Amino acid sequence: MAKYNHREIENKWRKIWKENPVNVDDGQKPKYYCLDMFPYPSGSGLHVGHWRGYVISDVFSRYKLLNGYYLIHPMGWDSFGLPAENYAIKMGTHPAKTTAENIASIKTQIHQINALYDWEMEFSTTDPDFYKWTQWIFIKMFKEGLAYEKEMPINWCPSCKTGLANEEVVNGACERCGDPVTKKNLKQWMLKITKYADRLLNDLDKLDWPEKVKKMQADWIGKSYGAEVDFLVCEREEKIKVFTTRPDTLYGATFMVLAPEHELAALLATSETKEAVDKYIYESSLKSSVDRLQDKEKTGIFTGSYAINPLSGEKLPIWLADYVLADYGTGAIMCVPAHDERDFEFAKKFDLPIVQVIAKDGIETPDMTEPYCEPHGLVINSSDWNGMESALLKAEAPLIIEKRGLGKKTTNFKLRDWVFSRQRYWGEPIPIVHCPACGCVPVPEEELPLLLPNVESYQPTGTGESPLAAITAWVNTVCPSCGLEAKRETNTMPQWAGSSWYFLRYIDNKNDEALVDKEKASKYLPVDMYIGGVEHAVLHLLYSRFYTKFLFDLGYVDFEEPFIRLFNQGMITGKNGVKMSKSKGNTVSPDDLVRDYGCDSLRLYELFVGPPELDSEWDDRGIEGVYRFIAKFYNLVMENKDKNTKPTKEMLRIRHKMIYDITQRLNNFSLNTVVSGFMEYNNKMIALARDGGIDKETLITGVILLAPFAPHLAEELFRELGGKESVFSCRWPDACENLMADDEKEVAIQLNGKTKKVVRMAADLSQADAIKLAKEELGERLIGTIIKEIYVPGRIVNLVVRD
RNA sequence: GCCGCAGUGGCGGAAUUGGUAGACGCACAGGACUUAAAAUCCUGCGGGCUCAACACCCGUACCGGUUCGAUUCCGGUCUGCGGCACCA
Repeated sequence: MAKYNHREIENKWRKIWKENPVNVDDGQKPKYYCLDMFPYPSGSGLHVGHWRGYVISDVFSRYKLLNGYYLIHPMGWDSFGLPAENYAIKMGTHPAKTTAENIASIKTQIHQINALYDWEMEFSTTDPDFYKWTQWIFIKMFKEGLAYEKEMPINWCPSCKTGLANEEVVNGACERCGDPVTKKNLKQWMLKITKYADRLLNDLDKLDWPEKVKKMQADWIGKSYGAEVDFLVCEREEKIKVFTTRPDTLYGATFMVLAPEHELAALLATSETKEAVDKYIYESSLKSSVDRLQDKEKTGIFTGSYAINPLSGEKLPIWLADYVLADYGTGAIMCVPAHDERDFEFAKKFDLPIVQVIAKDGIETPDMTEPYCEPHGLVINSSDWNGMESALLKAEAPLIIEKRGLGKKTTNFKLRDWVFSRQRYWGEPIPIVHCPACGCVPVPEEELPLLLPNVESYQPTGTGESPLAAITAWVNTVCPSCGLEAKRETNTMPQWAGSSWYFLRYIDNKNDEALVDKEKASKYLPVDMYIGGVEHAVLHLLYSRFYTKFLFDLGYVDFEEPFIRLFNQGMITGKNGVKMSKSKGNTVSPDDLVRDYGCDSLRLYELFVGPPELDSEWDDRGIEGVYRFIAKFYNLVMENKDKNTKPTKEMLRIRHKMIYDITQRLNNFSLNTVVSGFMEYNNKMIALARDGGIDKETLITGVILLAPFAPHLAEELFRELGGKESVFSCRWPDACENLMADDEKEVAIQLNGKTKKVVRMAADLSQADAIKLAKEELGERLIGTIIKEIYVPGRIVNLVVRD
């Protein structure tokens, strides 16, 4: 009999499927759009970690196919980005060339997985046909006032020599290279993502996403409720607005602090303090955000001016301190040292008064040695507010303040507008012309795409100008509006620009007239299942949601959320949980494993290593186990396919239980236990075959269930079992609960909750009979008086005994 | 500091709503087949006690609680990982 030969079987079906695709749109079937986060075509190729996500999505896709769906399962390339550009700087090779080569080699590797990708849908974000529409969206945003230019201090990565979005700064360092981020004053294109803050927050409820990711986005958006309160400056015209989430503590405000960048900061200095104040403002302007974060000790300086507490009328000294952030709230705060940790620390250091206004458990603390920050307790020292509950007052105070004309009820977000320009070469040119007469004028839509020109030097200038600025022939143009001489914008878009909407394009990737045909969009979109790593929780996934909402508002798509369901696969790591990377030399290439064990074995093993949502350490040795399973199953089918064994009750039971277990585990995304389940049922079937044979229908069922996981093997065996068409034209089998049920069950007999014996008994045995049986089984071991008898049919009998 | 997740054999990991802890696999050990090896098949495999078996005892990070019964629920502690980090 033929031995399992993975190479022969896999090559055979690879070829046949290519000629006879198994996933076709007949116009009748419902669609299912299952998408992988598209890869950046890096030069180091794929390792076994990359396989995991692709295998998970393909398994799920093929499962949907067997459930009667037409699958949309595309693949493309996120190919703008720094590595290709840095390589160009070093070697002088054009990034387009490097990118094309990398795509070709990664594609070869991806083909090894033999996932159901529809390569007709493929594109790269660097294709002019594609980035035409990336630019087009930018122009739409510009026209809607959502893209605007602003000069401000932005995050600057000195190593990448470009500005960064807030989302790209991780613990004060560049998300990409890890170098500390500094501030730089630059004129930048910004996207007004903050306009969508509320919707981005509220619509999280609609999504079938991991709670963790939703929470990360909610925290990033960071909505807080409170009041904006006006404080008048003594003997001057100015008002200082502050935002507070604790207006209930307003009577406890004993001083104020402004960020050094606040517009009034320098003005509030008196002739005596001016010199010191200017010095402080200058010094803090030199500090990087990292320095500012790392300063343990708070610094600050008194301006010499005072403000009036609008409720108590007390005079409050106004200070400057860099622990107050210029770009959150109003850049100024009222300080309640008794009930805020930072204010407390500051007050202690500079010897400012501390007034308690909330008494924990209603008891006033004589000398506060630490602040009390919980909004629960009795309001004290607060005139007409005395005696109220803090939590209630916290909710009501904004309205009271608003009624008295001292401020207004308001909310605040941590989310900032998106810094959208990059001072680098390898990105989409921002399609704007700067005209001395008309200002910023968008490139006319019919002139798109605005092609990225070739440059001589890819080297970023580091001065805040893009390498494009050096190409005068490209930069110098005429204003599309008035025809006067004008200059092109030379910054490019960030890498996130293309990935923020690419999922819309797959289904209509050759459309020249529109970003996506409206009819097709409403038929095939949005994405039903999105699979990728958790590292994009706030970057790509937040940007994509923003873009989709924007396109919805303009009527180009009819849904507001791009990804209905999200699954984050865990990372595959090397030994001891170390991330796989070329530099650490711990990557494992799938190529050798495919050669030695086959694609099907590697697919199964990728799932078997551990729960798909958790990180797993890779250990090559384990693949032997799944290979053995495949070979054994192959032998089982080949030996029994022609025997015409009549199904027994036991065979039916195993068949239906197998359907039930595999389906349920698959639906729960418990893919590692699906594989162990196959092994278990395979062992059972082998035992059955030995004890008199196994029926063909049970074997066919096993083959269909295995098809999403080991498609080549399943197809081969399905044909061997007499299948005329592809196994993927079958329907996923249904489990019949009646046939699954076992007449007899193994029941544990316990004495005081401890198992003493395991006995087979009828599943529907009555309580009285079960107890009687248990007593007989225990025999002499049963000493003392039975005070309680517990019987869970099919599971346990427990006799509780006391001496 | 705050929030979230996790901790089970030598290893990866299983255990519907609390109901036989350690499925499945790896590694290891013994055996069969073979001149031999590989492959394959069979057996064993948490710890203690025991020559051995039965029995018994301990055991899901640690301490305590609820329960007839806890890996699962509750309270506290420790450790590891992830997110946020002066957001007023």
